[in-house]
Amino acid sequence: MHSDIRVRFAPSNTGHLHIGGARTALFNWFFAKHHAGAAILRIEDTDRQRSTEEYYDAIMEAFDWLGLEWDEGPYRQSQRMDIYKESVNKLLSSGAAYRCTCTPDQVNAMREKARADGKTPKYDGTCRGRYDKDPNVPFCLRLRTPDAGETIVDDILAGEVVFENSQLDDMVIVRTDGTPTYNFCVAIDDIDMKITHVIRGNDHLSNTPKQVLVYKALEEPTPNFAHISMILGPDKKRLSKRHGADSVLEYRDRGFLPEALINYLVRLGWSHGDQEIFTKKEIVENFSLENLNRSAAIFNPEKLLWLNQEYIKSADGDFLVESLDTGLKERGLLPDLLTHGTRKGIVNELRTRSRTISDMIDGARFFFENEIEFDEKAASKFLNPENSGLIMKLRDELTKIETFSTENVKSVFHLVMEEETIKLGKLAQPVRVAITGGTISPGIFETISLLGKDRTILRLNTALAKIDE
RNA sequence: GGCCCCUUCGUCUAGCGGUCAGGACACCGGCCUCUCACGCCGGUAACAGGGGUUCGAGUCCCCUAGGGGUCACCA
Repeated sequence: MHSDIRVRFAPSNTGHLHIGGARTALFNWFFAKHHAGAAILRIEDTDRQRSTEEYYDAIMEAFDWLGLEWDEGPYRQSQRMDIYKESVNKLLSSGAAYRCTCTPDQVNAMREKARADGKTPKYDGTCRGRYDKDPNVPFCLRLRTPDAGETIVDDILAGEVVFENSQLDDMVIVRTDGTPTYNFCVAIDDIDMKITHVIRGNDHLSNTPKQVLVYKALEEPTPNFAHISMILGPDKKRLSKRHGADSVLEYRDRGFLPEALINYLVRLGWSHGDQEIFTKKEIVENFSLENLNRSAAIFNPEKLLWLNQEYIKSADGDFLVESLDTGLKERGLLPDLLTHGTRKGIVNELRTRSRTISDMIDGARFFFENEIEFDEKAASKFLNPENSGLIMKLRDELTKIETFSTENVKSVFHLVMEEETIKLGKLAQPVRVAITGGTISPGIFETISLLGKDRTILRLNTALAKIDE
């Protein structure tokens, strides 16, 4: 099973892989996998000022975490200069490209004048017909754009999008410093890599006719285009650092599971009936560009949180224990204070109470702290002389238990409740505060049996002492 | 501003000429209950507006409005 379909995801390493880029990468990846084609990663690092190795590494780390493996690449544009040069020579000899000695200032002046005259601001083609160029004057290379006619982009999602050539500029394909520009490299790379489907953000649609012109000038067939909708922030503005264009790695650090992020991101714009939760396999099986929504989607953190919890609820226990362990260590706590089995019990209690892994670790802290911190409000409400008799009685009864199981702990509670003729709530809350420091925790029997006999007794005594203060 | 794209509950979406316009998140009730959750049951809530086409329009066409994108020797 293998097809000729080839797609690429082409981020620039001028920043982290943010969720918008990740979503585009995912659509490419799933499209390739669905068709048993090839998914290619290409780093667009021709911006020498802003591209960094740190970002390059961070992007690779993000894909590693997401579990996306690429069939080819990462290719680096910075290492492909020979390929661009070859195409430049072709265009130069065919006359499709020409030398331009106009300075940026001159070009800006042209644009401003055109704008003032109410026309499309563009380069006026001054250097198109000049062949008497002084080789000592610095120059850039421009691509000759037809003055009339139209360039049509046949988009899988948007249909045929028509651009008037008169709207298009003679774009620079090689800068004065000799480096090729983005819109040029993209086309050359996509040709060279035999890309069959260019799936990318809607923000590139307006750039596409420029690239199509490069294909035409080189007499190469154009690939299929699919310009997908973008993700907007809660204010309907383009996602930016201000509102949630966070890097993928930040979601990892905040305790999200990669499967949940992937599921959420893919469902933003793509759907399969009423289904909300998908395994990677299910997405691969069902993914198609036709089911992509054409309108922009607003990023909803609440739903991501819900999905994340769904994944935590059904996550493998050992995986959660592992996550717990690393989280505890990061916070300077020792997981080994409790056995692996006990920790597994803890995560099983916490999984229905945690929207993120970070929540889970916060909820587990008190099990591992030698001195718990008391929530003042809770302490003053429940740790008072009125309750000390109850706590003492419970402590004495717990001390008698040999097998500290949930069932046995429960029996002790019921014994005390009967003797004192009180409801469980009356007893559970003070005890909860005594052993956890607060009013929120898993069930009290489970919590106590998981905490263990010695530590429970110790904490009850500590609480008793606190009451006496 | 020119050009391009988009428009179903607050949000993500189903719908592909005839539906009581469905699901999910969030929200609001209720049940469960030792706290917090989970779970279960129920509820509020949408076809941007206006013209056509059609026996019939959320679905097709046009206009308006709104939102977004793009106009570099950045990517």
